[in-house]
Amino acid sequence: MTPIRIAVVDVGGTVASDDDNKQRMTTIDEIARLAGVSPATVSKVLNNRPYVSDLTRARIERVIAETGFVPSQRARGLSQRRSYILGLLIPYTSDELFADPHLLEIMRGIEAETNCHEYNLLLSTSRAALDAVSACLRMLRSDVIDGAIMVETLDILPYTDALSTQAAPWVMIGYPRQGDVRAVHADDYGGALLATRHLINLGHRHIAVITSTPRPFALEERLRGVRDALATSGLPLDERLLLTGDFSIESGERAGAQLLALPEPPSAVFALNDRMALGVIRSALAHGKRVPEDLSVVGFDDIALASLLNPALTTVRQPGFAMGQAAARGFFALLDGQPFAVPTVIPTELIVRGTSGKA
Amino acid sequence: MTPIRIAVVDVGGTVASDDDNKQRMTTIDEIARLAGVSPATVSKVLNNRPYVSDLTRARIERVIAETGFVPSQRARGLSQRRSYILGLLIPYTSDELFADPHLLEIMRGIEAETNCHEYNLLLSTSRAALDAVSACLRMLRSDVIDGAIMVETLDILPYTDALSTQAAPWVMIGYPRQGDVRAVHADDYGGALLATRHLINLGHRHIAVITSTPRPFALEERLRGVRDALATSGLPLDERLLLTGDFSIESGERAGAQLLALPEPPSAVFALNDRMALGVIRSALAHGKRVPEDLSVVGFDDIALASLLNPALTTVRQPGFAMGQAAARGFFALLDGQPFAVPTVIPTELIVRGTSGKA
DNA sequence: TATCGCTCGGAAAGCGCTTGCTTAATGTTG
DNA sequence: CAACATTAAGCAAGCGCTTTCCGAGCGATA
Repeated sequence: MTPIRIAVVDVGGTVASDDDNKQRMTTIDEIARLAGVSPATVSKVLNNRPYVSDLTRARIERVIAETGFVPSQRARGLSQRRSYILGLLIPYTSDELFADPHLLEIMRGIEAETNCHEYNLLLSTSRAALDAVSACLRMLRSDVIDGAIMVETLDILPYTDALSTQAAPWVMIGYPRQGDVRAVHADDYGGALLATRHLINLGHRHIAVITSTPRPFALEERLRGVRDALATSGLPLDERLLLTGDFSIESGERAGAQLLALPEPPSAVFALNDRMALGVIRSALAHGKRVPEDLSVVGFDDIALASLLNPALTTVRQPGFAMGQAAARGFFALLDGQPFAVPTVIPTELIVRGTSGKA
Repeated sequence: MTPIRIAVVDVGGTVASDDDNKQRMTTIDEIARLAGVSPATVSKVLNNRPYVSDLTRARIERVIAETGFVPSQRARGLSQRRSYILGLLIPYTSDELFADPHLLEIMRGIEAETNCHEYNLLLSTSRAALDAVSACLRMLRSDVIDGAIMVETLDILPYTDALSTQAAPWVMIGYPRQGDVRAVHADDYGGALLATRHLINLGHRHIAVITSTPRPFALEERLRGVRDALATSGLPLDERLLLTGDFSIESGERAGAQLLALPEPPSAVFALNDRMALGVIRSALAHGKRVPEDLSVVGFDDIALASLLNPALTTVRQPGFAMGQAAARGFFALLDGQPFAVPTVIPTELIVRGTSGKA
């Protein structure tokens, strides 16, 4: 039964070879024919349903194995209303995503959990933040995915409503700023509290903070932690020592340079993410300052790089993997109609290394 | 026609609410009804086909906009035989993938290109390498994806045949060790040649090399480059200075320690990837050696971290982004029935920084 | 006026699976 | 032995789109 290759030459000049008719070689009907049963029975075998005799089942399974038949997910999805695909919505450009080790850790956690559930991960990034969310909405509506996990953005609020009207389950990684949104986030407040106290305990009184603008809610929480820790020690945050960056190393470098140029430079800097902390260290070194002797630096995230530097970075560990995993677990629970019973606040932890020292 | 919400309480105690019937709210038939036309006409509008009057088209478009209707990709895929999903097969565990900046760069390149083509990226990692490939085969057969890009592994050979029998296009990132496999890879040989010559020119005569085992073909090529460069200078590779790691920083550290314990330690080390090079540097520092004064170190890949260290790493830049992008471009060309006309060998480049110095 | 070529719109047959319902053949009970 | 339950298998109607084909309408051409 070797297929004969025929190249049909059209008058117009286009050539239609059998490359074009990408039809499935085997369908469930073909299997049914080969096994001498009806497609319905084959379907029962494929889905491990009862009411098929052992004999028939064995025969069908043999045919399936021999032909290497795999049922079409498209067709199956159409009648089962499931695609077995989980959408991962990252409302950043791919550049931003891949430059952010913390996001990648979250993604790793989700991917690991997805692997355990016979689900596939569809990655969706975007150019503009809003585009991504509406793209996700389109995906949900268009049945491409069975649900989504999305990373919180500043501009997500107008969309959470729309998302919530969808029947498909979805989970946010971030803060539930609204009603019944399922969300998982780190204990940003607690982490910042610990880090700030750490610096205070080391005798620092001039503590600079580098945040970002506009601030995602997580950074808002970290800043609140800083303020509370300082206030408890009677040290209000000096607003001149509150600078903003954009999460990148370069922005940390700029902020560092700015701080060192101050008439009364701080003795410690708490950068609200690790990459900016690295930038601060670079600028300090460039200005001939020693870390931590002349300047203590603390970061937030604990990216892999933090422990590789010399001296290694003191930072607040934010377990991205666990966050991603928890979000994915929650998602699958919702998908199975079960309650969203996962830890929604993931603890953070202060990791004291080499970049923080006595004032 | 408001649906009436009925909660049916089963004797068994389970509650079936209308949460369960996740049916689409809007279908093409609904739109057709609202616009007073047939579904066929709506389909023409959705697919931007001719033979619909401007008036009718406008009316249908208005209804679509008002209802926020998005056609079901499942159904569309079934009849169009397209899923608009590209499978990315990474035959590594997610741990390995996310620990490898070079792989992530490749992924970024693919993702960037995918975004330009209205395609979605389905990520597929695995536990065992072979599993991944057969999983990919299943995906192709099951119509989940329209084709795939996969990263070469050692064990891929037995599968390339199977993949090639599939009608769906696929592209490999790695070396085409066989017939008509479409592949994209870096100029590993040339890069290694340059790096080795660089060390020789600096006066090094005792050059150690850290490879991995088992060796992917790319590393085979790099090693060949090293051998040729050394041979040209009449310096055969001292096999005692050829160590193996597993790509990780830790393995580089172990290899470094081993080299430094040698009676005649090398004056330079060429690690065939950056992470192992970083490990060598760490172990050198731990042994009280200075880099590059006491030991020159050169890596391969040019991961982001390489330029951040102090001193920054001398390395061979392997443009992962460009490789991923080229592979994806080739893939889309094949998908459109066009020839695979992309550069298949991506040039590498020696980046001289601070970790290599005079012998 | 008869013929042609074109546009516009719809009927209906898929795409490849699942599933509710039906029927026939068993086994089980009083 | 009649009445019933249970198993085994199949028919056929979907799932929500696309697409081929067909016919109606209409102006242009002969």
